[in-house]
Amino acid sequence: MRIVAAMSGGVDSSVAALLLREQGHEVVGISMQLHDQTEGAGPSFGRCCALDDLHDAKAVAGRLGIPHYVVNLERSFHDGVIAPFVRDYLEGRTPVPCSRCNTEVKFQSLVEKTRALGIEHVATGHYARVDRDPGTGRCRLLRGRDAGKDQSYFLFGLTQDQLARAVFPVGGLTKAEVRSLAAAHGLPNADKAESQEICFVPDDDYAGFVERQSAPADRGGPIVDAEGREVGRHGGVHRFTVGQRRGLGITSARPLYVLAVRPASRTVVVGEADRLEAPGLVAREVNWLSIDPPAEARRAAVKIRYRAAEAPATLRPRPEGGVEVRFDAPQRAVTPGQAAVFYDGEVCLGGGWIESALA
RNA sequence: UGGGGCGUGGCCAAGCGGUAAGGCGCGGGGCUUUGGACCCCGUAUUCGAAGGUUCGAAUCCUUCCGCCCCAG
Repeated sequence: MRIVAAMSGGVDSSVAALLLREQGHEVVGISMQLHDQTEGAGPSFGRCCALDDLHDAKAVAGRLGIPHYVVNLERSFHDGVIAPFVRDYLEGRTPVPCSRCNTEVKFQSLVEKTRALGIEHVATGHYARVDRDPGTGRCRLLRGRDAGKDQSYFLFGLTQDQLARAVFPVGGLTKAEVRSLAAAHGLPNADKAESQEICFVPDDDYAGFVERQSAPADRGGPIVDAEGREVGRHGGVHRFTVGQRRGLGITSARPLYVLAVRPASRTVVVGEADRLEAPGLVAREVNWLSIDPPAEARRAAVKIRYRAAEAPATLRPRPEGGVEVRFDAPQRAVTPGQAAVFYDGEVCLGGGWIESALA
């Protein structure tokens, strides 16, 4: 089978390409040009498409003896990832750009591009697996076998069609196995560090990024406590996220956290840790990936952010759309804009975007 | 110059006779394909100054210095 291997220059996608090659597939390595990093002219480059990463990807492709191309998907990345990212922050939400990048860019635009080459399958280095429901024949998204690296959270938004075209060669491996494979095959990036920051905000100054990407404006507003008393001022709601502790600039006897962000009045609400607990949430744009949309309430384990422990909960479809999630035990810092992803054992059922926390 | 209150690390602040909590901030480390989240470690030999009482004081006494409030 002919398969496009999306190659970031990192170990995971490199080993993914390696495995496909060993399985006898015809592999075409493709790196995506996603964002022009030269704007800052600084010494640091992001992870998505920095020159050294491109170099690594090309080197690995050479090592594997597969062709390697670079496709420019800046337009798609801007419209599908960066613009929503900026909008989310300005509207008081905390976005998950990696999720949108998967659905909008990797499994949408990239597939459209490579279809011209007659290739329908796209492989990535994600730690996730796909199988078929023995009953319905439907594709299901499963967690990666390495529980510590499972990345199904970022893939909840894929369509059934996209999932059918997706190949995750390292999904059945552990990170350690991936690294040792890379080393055993002499891949030049075998010891490369894990990526971390948002790839298009290499200096980690995402607030500055949001400001540069949007029209100049007075964004300041009040910081108030739970009773509505003003306790300070801030420079823009995009600088805050629910659960945030640092950077408030307010002194108090006990730690203060951001409880809510209200963009309409540019208000940031702060309070003590116990006020962060929420019994549930409302999710919108819910995507049922591995099962048909349930008509009745059902149980699931819910992750409300990538590195959160999943919480047992009851899901109820709402007549007006979306899903209401009620946790068995209150969860800390339910944050609008983050994804709520539903699991049943190994199966990622789907998920949606958190609209609000239940009181 | 009548009355009252207060001076603890860069900031907020607990302690009120037993040998300096905590938070913010800062520094370092960890985790990590999202989020200034989360997790560790570090950060005052010293409590406005000087004396005194005491086995022992930031805590009691005296004086001085500096703030704040109410009254002239």
